[in-house]
Amino acid sequence: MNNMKDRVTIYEVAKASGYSLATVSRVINKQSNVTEETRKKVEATIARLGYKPSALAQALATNKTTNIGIVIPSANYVYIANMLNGMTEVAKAKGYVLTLFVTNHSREDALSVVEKVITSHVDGAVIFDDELDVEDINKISSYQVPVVVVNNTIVGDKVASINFGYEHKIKEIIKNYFKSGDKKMYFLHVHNSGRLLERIEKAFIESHLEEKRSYGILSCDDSYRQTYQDFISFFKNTHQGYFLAYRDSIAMAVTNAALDSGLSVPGDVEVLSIIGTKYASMARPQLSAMHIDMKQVGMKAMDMMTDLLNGGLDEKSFKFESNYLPRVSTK
Amino acid sequence: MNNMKDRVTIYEVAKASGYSLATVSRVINKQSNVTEETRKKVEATIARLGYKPSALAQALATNKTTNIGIVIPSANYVYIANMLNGMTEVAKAKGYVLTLFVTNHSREDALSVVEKVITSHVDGAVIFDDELDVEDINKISSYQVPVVVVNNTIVGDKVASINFGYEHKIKEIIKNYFKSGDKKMYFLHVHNSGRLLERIEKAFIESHLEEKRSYGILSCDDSYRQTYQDFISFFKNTHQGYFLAYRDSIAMAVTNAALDSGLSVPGDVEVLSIIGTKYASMARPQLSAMHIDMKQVGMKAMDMMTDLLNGGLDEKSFKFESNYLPRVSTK
DNA sequence: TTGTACGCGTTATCAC
DNA sequence: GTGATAACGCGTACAA
Repeated sequence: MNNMKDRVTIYEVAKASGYSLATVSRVINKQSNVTEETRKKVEATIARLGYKPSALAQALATNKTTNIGIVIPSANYVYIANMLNGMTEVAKAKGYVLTLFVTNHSREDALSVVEKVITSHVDGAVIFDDELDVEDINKISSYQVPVVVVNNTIVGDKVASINFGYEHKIKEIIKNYFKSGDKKMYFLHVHNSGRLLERIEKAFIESHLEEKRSYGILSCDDSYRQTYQDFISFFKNTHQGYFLAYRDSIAMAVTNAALDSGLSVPGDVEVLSIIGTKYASMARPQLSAMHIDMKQVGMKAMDMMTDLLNGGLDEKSFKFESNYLPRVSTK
Repeated sequence: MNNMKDRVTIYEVAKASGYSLATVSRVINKQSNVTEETRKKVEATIARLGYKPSALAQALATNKTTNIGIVIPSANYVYIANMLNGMTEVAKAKGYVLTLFVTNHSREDALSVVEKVITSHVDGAVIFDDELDVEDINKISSYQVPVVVVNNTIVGDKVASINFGYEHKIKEIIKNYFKSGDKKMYFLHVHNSGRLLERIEKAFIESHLEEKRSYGILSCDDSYRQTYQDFISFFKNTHQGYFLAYRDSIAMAVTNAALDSGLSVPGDVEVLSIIGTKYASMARPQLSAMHIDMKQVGMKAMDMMTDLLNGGLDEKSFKFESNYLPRVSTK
């Protein structure tokens, strides 16, 4: 393989093989109207010159990048990594490549991400980021970019959505707890962690209001370490409670802080992880959790995306119901 | 925002504003040689028409996509997600976007990934995937794509590398353990999990050979659940040992299996996680672990990448030394 | 300061 | 079956 020479173009292949651009292009795209002999020859010079087509030029000519944009707040959460995993799997199977756009929970970045998604000319965009609102989605969509939105219910001509069934299930869990449970329930409110958590918090509050029970809302940080420290302090004065935590790591911060404060789980302190991952069952004590298989979500999202691109998506809305997996951290 | 109309091009902006392509192009690229007045006018019609430049056409014209390819075996590991997080952060700051190429530990996929990285015309590629060997890297590099390789030592004109210092440290840990430790050491061998683990395994073996100690190599699966089951069986016959595990989840499989088998940690069973993440300190008992901050690695990799792109990378090789963080799972 | 014309690497529509 | 040639949307010398 020769170093330090410019990339060879289709034009050079044409000249070197003695055929025209058109013919070379035909063999590249495996079209039929070309003699077996010329095909062989052209392929030979392609190999000899080490020619690789430019996806850029192809995309410009065909108006198709085989590229799908993924909008997420961060790649750093386990459940998002799981989803990413599912998406890359079916994307690869269907010949697409994924481009990452991360907003980092910032509205400012979200704005620039919207711009970039449009300018980058991706064939479609999968959005799992509450920082983008309906208007942002519509804006992207208005630029002929098909969209699949995760954790949202908006649909349209070229926009489909996947949403999560949490509220109903969580109300069920809470009201069931009222029957035999003896502890006050606390909801761990994490600032700016999205509409899903907001909806769940609302369901939490409603459940208590409906049964005229008192409850607590605890503001906490989105990091394990800080939340752990906060609960070490918290447990100095309060010695029991049932805590609903957003993610496994937040839930583990509570159980660990409880244990390290000499409290028992689930005797004194009960904890439920709302977005459970495999770590919920790996933690000790094992975390009771709600669960949606995010890899499946990612796969479904990409399936919907490719269907959208092929013009054949009938069900533009799909719902994943959460499971309740009672384990050790609750009674 | 109008729906269902074709994307407006620079040509239409030119016509609508009464200026030429060139002028419009200049205001888009914020060049100086344009009157404030015409700038205003052009920007007005750009806004009015909702024009967005095509990154594709720009890339074709300038020979610069602002796009960096990331090659990884999977997005599903925590330490890779951490690295991704670091990379997206500096990429965004420097105006780049990341596109993902995943090999899924398959040589076949690795081959097609090499092709795709080349054809996709990314400005550069960061590779953290042992499925790609030196020849693959050289091939990519020969197509004028600057490369930063993580977990490798190869360097070249346009290829830099980041490598990890594990072997020395692990030998130190092992030999130190020989002084007071009383258990036989086992290395958990995971099939096809890369050269880093292979090197560490080699260091493990060498340490024992040098001191004429016996050791064990245990083949295990790369999943928590399977490894947990395997160790439940294992601990029926064997009741103690010092286990070196690749990742936190594998290490947790061992500690959990030990505990659930009635063994004590670290009394009967000691465990060291080689690639520790934050989960090592969240697990109970807390895992002793080796640690490299993968977010920092990702940031450094992107820094090196952008330096490479700007032609000014002096240090083409960088080494991250691992830390040893003794916690509860070892004495 | 502004406009003209060409190039970037392909695909696709024609002819032949 | 094969070959000119015009798009695709933009950047940029060069000229005006």
